[in-house]
Order: sequence, then structure tokens, then C-alpha cells
Amino acid sequence: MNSTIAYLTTQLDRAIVAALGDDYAGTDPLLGLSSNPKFGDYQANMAMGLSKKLGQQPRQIAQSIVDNLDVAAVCEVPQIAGPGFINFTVKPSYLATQLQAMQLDSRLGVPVAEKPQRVIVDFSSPNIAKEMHVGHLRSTILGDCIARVLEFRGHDVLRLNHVGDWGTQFGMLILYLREAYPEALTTADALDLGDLVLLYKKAKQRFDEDAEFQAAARKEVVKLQAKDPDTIEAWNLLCDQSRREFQVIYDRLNVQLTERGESFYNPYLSTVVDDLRATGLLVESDGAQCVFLDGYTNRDGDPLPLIVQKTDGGYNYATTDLAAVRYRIQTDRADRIIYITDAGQSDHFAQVFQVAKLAKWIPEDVEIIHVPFGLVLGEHGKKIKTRSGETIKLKDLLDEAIERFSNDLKSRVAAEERQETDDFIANSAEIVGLSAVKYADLSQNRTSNYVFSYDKMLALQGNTAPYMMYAYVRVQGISRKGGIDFDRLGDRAQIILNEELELTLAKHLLQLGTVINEVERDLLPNRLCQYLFELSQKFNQFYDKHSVLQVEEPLRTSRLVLCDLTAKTLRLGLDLLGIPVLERM
RNA sequence: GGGUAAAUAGCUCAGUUGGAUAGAGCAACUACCUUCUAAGUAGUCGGUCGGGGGUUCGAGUCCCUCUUUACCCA
Repeated sequence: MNSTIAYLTTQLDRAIVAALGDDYAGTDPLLGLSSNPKFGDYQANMAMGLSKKLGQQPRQIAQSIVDNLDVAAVCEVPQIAGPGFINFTVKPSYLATQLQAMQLDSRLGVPVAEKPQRVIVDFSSPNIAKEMHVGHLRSTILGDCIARVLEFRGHDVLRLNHVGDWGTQFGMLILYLREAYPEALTTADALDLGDLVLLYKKAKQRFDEDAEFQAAARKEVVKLQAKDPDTIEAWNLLCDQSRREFQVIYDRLNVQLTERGESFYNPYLSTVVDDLRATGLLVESDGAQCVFLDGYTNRDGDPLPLIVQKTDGGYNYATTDLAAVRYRIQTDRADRIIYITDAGQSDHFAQVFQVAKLAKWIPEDVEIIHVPFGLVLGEHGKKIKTRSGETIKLKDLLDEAIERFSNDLKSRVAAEERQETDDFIANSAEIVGLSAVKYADLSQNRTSNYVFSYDKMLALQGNTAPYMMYAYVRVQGISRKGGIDFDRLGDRAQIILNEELELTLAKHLLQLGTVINEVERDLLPNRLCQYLFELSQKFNQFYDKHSVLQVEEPLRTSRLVLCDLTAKTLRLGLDLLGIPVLERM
């Protein structure tokens, strides 16, 4: 219903000019959806603000605007209410026309972006030799959803997995494995990721306790960076091992990613430092190459540098991230770069972006943003940390989800005396379980921390994936029962909106485009979740109160169109969340 | 100590450029399946939006301040 807002805005502007004079052309009408359905569908709030300027009562101003306003093509006569709100109620005939157009459009009325952009979404980014945990779930799911929305809007999206596959920890790990488990460094599949994680922990322990080991590990890092063949082979094996396990998770979650890990930027690191030196940003401090930025201080209140080359000549995360920024702009030609990581890294990215801007790597029209998300907290409200062993492995969470939904479905099938195959139960449980986990994450405002809870994540009532999938299933039930082929309802099916619940549902369906725009702009998937939840609620209310198959034509077809549009909107919206639909459940 | 977020119903959370009587879900209680799947619907209960100032026609939303919590800081 973007077009409705556009139409009302134009008409309001004309009326404002006619009522108040040319000086007021372009006044923001403060037009939006009504705060409460009893006031109609849209409201314009500018009369109160104009009151002081004009020295008139706001209601009087509203009245003179309404007197000059022509919106009869779309709305009933606007009403003035309260201190001076102008309320609009859309005509059912107009809604019917809009719905017909939506039914004929494979994109359900959502336009493709006028200026498609090259967008990079950097997300997921697990570390080699570490298990993916619930924190990676957030990045992965949010990134996938954001990428899907941008792709749907017609942008050219590059989904990058900035895997942690480089750094000092590899020297430590390779050295330890040479001693403790040499086969792992020469044979593929000698260990699984679980073993690797355990060995990593032991290596870390050794590293922390044994100074000699520490020194040797550093030498191993140098060998890795110097591309010593044995060390590189060992490193490749370790990466492959982790990669295979990550891929299992990505496949289950149906998430596509292009891996471009930290090691990819290795050849560009020295250029970054040279470039910063050339622009005069580099300062040597205690032997390290640093960039000092305004607004950052350390514990003692001294200026805090961003170190790009350590005293020993090595590089760090900041250097890699700077190289990535540079590469993504200069080589990938990105117009918009989106980093999806936890909020704890906000300072880091702010610094990296600021340095990149000072170095003039980021053109005016390129947007580079950190899209932070809150932490997943343990039971006691503290960050879940790998070290304390509290981490919930992603794999375990997904297995648990499927297990619970499988048990639930089995008891449901037994209680309803349904005959279902084992395949049906296994498949449904898998889809519903994974969807529930995804939705639990996406439906929350990404910026807030949340306390992890199996029960909440695997709930099946209320604002959950199963609730929405169930609404979809109900429509498919109507289709089966009535032998309805929704594709054959006819291009010009008459749409009749007499009942309150039909009107409410129709109006909500037409908000899809607005919501997708918002998600594209604010990168907040929970807005889309909220929309789909409300759509399901409105559909369920309609479904509960009005029958579809058992009413006379032409009402029957009209209602079938409403059902069909609801199902299509749910399917599209859930797809943008990375959630499939089921025909039965 | 500095920085960044946050504090809304018993619990978990929404709350769109500041708009009219602050909303969901869960939990608790009640009613509705011979009817298109009850994974549903309707209802009851539940709030000094952390405290205090300020800005304005109007503040959960913006500003200041205090308290508490989380995260980041060679």
C-alpha cells in the first residue's frame, strides 16, 4: 500500500497549499498508519504542529485542509478527531482493486529496487578448529535473512563467510598436533571436529603454561606465513576438517555462503600498512605501527591506538579487516557493505571504518555498516563463554529441536488417530524444528541480548514458526478439501469485503511492501516476523469465524482469493526468513 | 576508570519520523472440536514504561542526571 501513502501525501500537499498558501508547499503531512484501527487506516498529524506558526486552533487548520482535500478515489470522507488528527478510512472498493492487482503479481505487489546495488553481507564467520555455537546461529540466520530480503529486492548480493582461518592459534595447534597426533596433519579425516576442539583446548593450555612451547609455536606461525609446504599442508587439512562440519550445518539450515576467510587477505596486509603510511596516518608507538583516532582512550585515559602492525612485524585482526574493506570496495566494487557480528565488536568496527575513511578508501556513495546483534546469554545473564564450557553447540541445539518436535508430532498423530508414515513425521519434525529455532532468533529485535532457553526457542504456540506454518497449512487444507486449484481462480475474481475480519485481513495483506521496505532500510528482520505473526493471527480469526467452502458464490471465490493471498504472502515472507512451508503438519 | 548498549505486565519480549486509552506471547483461570487441521479462537487476570528533572500542544520514544545490568578497552 505504498501507492496509497504516496497518493494521500500528494493530495494532502495540494490541499495544504490551497488552504494555507504556497509557502506551505512541501510541508510534511506526518502521515502514517493509524495508531488504533478505530480511528481508521491512516492518520495525518501535521495540524497540531502548524498551530503555533499560524496562530490558529489545530482543529480549525485540519478543517480547512480537509475542505480542500480530494481523496474520494481511495478514502471515505476524512474525519477530524481529538486535538486535530485527520483520519482516513480506505474504501473497500479500493482495497478490492488493490487485492486483485496483488493476486496477479508474482511479487505480490512488492517492486524491485529502483537502483539495484552491489551489496556484500559478511556473516556467520566461525573459527576453524572451533565448534559453531548459538552465537554463530544469530549471525548466520540474521545474515541469511538480510541477504534474502536484499536479493528479493533485486540487489546483487555477495554473501561472504569471513572464516577465522589464520593467526597465531594455528602455530600453536599445528605444533601440538605434531607431537600428540601427527596423523591429523597428514591424513584427511583422521579426526572429527569434536576431537579437534579438544586438542585445541589442550594446545591452548600447553601454550599458556609452557614458555618453550610458546616460543616454538610462534616459529610455527612464521613458517605458516612463509608458506612452508609441510605447515601449509597441515593447515589445509585442519581447515578442510572444520569446513566439512560447517557445511553440514549450513546445509541443514539451507544457508548459502561464499567462503573468503582471513587468510584470503594475507597478501594484501603489507599494502594496507604501506598505504596508511603514505597517507600519513601511521604512527610508531613502542615499536608497533598504529593509527590514533579521536574519541578512543584506554583504561588510563591515554589515546588508544588501532594497531595495524605489531612490534614483531605481525599483523592482526584490524589489519585483516582493513584489507577486507579495501578489497571489497576496490575489487568487489561494493555499494553497500554489511557486517553482521555481535555488538561486542562495535568499537572495533567503528575504528576500522574510521581509519578506512581517513585513508579515503570509502567513496562518498558507498555505505559501510556494522549491523550488531545482542549476545546470547547463559542462564545467569552472563555471556556464554567457550572456556567455561557453557557453550551450547549449534549441532546439539538443532538435534534437540528436531527431537522435541518429532515427539510432539508423534503424540499428536496418535491422539488424533491419524495414519502418517515415518517419513512424514521425520520430515515434518526436521522442518518445523529448524524453522522454530530460526524464527526464535529472528523474531527478536536483533540489538537486544537474550537469555538462551530451550523452552522458548522450541515453543510451538504464540509468536513462533509453527504458528505461521499452521496458518499456511490451514489454507492448503481448504484447497485439498474443496479440490481448489488456486491458480485457476480467475484473473478477475470479484472481491467482496463486507465482514470486519475480511477487511482487516485485506488491509494487512496490502502492507507487505511497506514492511519489506522497512526491513531493507533498517535491517531488522523482527519487523517482518511481527508482520507475518499478525497476518497469521488475522487469518486465524477470519478462518475461525467465517467458512470459506460452504458459502455461496461469488463470496466463496472472493474468500478463496483472500486465503490464497494469505498463503502466498506467508510463503514469501517465511522464505525471506529462510523458513520453508509445509502442505500438511 | 573510559566507552557502547540496555532497564516496559509474574516471565520472555514488541512498541515505526514524538501522537489519541502502552501491546503480544508464555504462565494462571474460563469457554469453544459430529463442521475448511484445536500447533487454533474468544475471554478474565496482570503496568507509577528503573528513579528524578527538562524540552513541547503532546514523551515509553528526545535531552540532562542518578541507580542497576551487560559488553568492549595493546
